[in-house]
Amino acid sequence: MDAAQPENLKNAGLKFTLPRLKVLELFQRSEVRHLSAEDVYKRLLADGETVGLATVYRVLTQFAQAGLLTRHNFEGGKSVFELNEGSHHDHMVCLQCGHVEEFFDSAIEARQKKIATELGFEIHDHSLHIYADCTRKSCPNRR
Amino acid sequence: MDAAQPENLKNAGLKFTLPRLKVLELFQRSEVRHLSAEDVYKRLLADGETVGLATVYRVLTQFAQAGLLTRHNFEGGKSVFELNEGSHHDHMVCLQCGHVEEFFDSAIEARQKKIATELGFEIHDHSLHIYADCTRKSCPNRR
DNA sequence: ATGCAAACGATAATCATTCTCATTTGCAAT
DNA sequence: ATTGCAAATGAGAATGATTATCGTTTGCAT
Ligand SMILES: [Zn+2]
Ligand SMILES: [Zn+2]
Ligand SMILES: [Zn+2]
Ligand SMILES: [Zn+2]
Repeated sequence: MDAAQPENLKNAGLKFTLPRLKVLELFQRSEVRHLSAEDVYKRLLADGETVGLATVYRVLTQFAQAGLLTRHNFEGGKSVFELNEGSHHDHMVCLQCGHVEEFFDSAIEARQKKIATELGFEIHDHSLHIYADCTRKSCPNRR
Repeated sequence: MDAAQPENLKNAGLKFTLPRLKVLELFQRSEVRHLSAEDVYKRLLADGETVGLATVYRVLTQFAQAGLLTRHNFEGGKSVFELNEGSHHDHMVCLQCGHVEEFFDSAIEARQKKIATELGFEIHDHSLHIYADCTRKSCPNRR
């Protein structure tokens, strides 16, 4: 069943439009989970779609607010987005090739809650990014 | 003993210049640990110093590379810097007032190393930012 | 005191992102 | 199917942070 139906958008409180559909479809079929606005824009153009860059930025922001996507700010100054499939995870990013590995550790999550409570904070959100060198064959990891 | 001496810069492999001295001094006497380039620039101007904004950016980047400062990228799109006093810590940032609380948790640090090893990565660096609401009297925390 | 590479300051340029506004479109009521 | 209108779009201008350029100044070794 193709998930990029008008219902997805309606359920998120957004009305159906072509640009929104195209962006959602792109994330659903992309092999690379984490895409920047520029990535999305270029891929849509490459697919022969005609969207404006401003629209891509708008749609990504709306999707993130609606909970369809999650926004991340890795090092490098640009935001990346990924499909929100309900389960929180953190990220390990290869500094050599940009490869992103996702992980979840309940011990870390629990410690964060405990620390926030002790300091008198109420957690809204957190980001844990580990920057490292990966060992994939395709990685230009010279060392 | 005043730490902002030529030795500090020389030891870091940087030669002594007035702008560098002024920036280093500023961090050493600032009550607020985390400052952006704009913060530093404005404070120096307010002190009657004449530095260029470009120089502030250059010096901050050099200091971070030399290990005198640490750079952080909190949400909000601008980098902040703090004196590197040798001990790593992570940050909890209040979304209401911007107050930053520092913390260190060896359990979290240990889990990160373990996870990286399991995934075949070699950690260079990491950032853990917890975004929350604080409970300080001075915080405009309406809820 | 001299010489020169390094650093500086002013400003232009760049990059990601947001804003503006005239035009188009989804969609609900005819 | 037609109409009406608010919402959405696209092209391009504007913004904000950061970096690059370049002529001038300066730290520092000779
Ligand atoms: Zn890699
Ligand atoms: Zn992810
Ligand atoms: Zn606060
Ligand atoms: Zn800190």
